[in-house]
Amino acid sequence: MNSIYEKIHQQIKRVVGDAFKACAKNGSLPETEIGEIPVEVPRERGFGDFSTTIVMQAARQLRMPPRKAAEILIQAMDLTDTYIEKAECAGPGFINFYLDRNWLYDALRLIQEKKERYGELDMGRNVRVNVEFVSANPTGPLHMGNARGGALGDCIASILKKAGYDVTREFYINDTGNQIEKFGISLEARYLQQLLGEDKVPFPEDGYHGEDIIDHAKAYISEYGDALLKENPEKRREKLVQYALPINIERIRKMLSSYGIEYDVWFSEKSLHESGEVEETIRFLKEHGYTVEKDGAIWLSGEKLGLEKDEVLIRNNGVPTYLAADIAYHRNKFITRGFDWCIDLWGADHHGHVARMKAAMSPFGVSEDRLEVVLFQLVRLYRNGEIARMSKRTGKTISLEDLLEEVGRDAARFFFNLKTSGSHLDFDLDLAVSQSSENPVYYVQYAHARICSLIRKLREEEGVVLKGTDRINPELLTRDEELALIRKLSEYPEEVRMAAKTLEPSRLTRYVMDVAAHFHSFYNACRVKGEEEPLMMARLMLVDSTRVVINNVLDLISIHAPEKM
RNA sequence: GUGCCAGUAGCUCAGCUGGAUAGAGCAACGGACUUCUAAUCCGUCGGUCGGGUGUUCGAAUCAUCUCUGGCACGCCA
Repeated sequence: MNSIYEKIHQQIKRVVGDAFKACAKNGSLPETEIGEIPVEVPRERGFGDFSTTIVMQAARQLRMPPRKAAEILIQAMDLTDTYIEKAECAGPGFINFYLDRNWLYDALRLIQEKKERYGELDMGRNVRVNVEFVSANPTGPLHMGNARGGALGDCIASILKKAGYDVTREFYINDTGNQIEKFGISLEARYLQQLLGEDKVPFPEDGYHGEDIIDHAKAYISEYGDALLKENPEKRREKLVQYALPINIERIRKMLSSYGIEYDVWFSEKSLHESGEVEETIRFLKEHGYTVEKDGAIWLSGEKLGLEKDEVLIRNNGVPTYLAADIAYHRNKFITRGFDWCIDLWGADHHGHVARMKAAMSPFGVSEDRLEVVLFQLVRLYRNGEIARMSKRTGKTISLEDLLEEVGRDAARFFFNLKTSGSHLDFDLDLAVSQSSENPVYYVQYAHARICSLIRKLREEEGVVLKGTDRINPELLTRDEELALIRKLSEYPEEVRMAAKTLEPSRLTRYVMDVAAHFHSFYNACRVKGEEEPLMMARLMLVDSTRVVINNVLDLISIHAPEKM
């Protein structure tokens, strides 16, 4: 068992299901086809620990008022061998379940038993899932969009892994096509400017204007001199790209690594062209009638795939579009490599691409639900209460590097996972560095440090260490603050399940803030050190369990859990 | 013009496969350190869920209309 919730849900479903059967048998309720029995946690504590709305949902089939059906059902319930102490009908027809406290004490024992594995689930059943994220153009530094996508994608991957999926993290390298072309032209212009004088060579208006391009040109010259002056332009650009591209990719890899992200696969777009997979993919689409030809180009048929319009796959100059390569890429993921499920993280400005991409998979027998696109809204940075666009230090657009330098990896990752991906994110730079209670990162980390300090002090000053679970009486924990904290800790596996289901890591950052809050309340209300041994030990068990949970969540989202602050 | 996303407390946001009296943090105000970390806690204040209509036992949640903001509609990626 991984979750006490799972166990309780099973108990309630069994009890309710059996009661329905018994009532149908003795005729007190009509025989009905009841579906999944919903189990929820009531909003108000006074309504018990768990509840179900099943009779309200089945009211029509039961042909009687929900409250009446609920009463009959409750009479027929057999509560032996469950945590359920009593069931009551309330409100318009809720059935509320009141549990005996043993479920909370068992939850605590479960945490101690599982420790760092507490929260692991098997809902993924080893389904192979590919999570592709960031995939930034390797033509320049990483920006805020990449930063949010990176934090989100990495955490989604971690959550799915925790939930039992077989996860591959992947970076798609756009190492060919128009952007690379432009990269080459920009490098060439800077190269020539360095050697011939800036005013002698015009810089293309739509080129990459960043300093890094000039740095590449300078570095190339100091290493290889001016030999490319005599080379023909095409060859010259190729050489420069060959030089600068691997450097940029390596920089991206290092940057993301220092951000806490390690990929399993770096997949080259160029390789899709070289292996003939792009060509093969288009041929397949053509042969199966998914393309049309017009204006000298080959188009993906919108009509055939239920899309608004046709999309160019091969331009009239014979060069495949990004879409063509992207279709080949996803075909490679699903067909060649056999992933069951693919998750792409895109900035919200790419939303128009979603329907196309999903539809384009159907000719290959890949159903739409196997491709999940998580769109995230863009980020606005705030400093001094105003929108910040420029880096303090360089005066240029703020890069991921600048952000990590200013606020650090922990704050960056935490803040980017604070809001649901679909909502706009205002990133307050001042708040992220402030060491105060308003800063949620510090709030959570402080709770962890406080716990570690408490445990350390007990050990060093009193020689007290946590005993084995079988020698502790968690039943001594009866105060509201203690029970509320245990209840919160017991929710963790359920939070992982929901985060995996909704692909929303923000659930976990909010959850861990909640855990910290409950701990701080407990800490202010109860003492550990100085209490009678049995109670002290029970509380130590609770405190250590809190440490385990906070540590597990922070570890899951790759944020440092300090032992001292 | 068409489509997608968003609109919930002064601010930033949860809640959205319909459920009980709509939540949290911050801000504001009032309290709590001779004690295991006050980077903390406790309390008070705060709402026409953008607006209208509909669906039904019940709507922040679903449908529809409308207003506002962001984005997308390239032989760009």
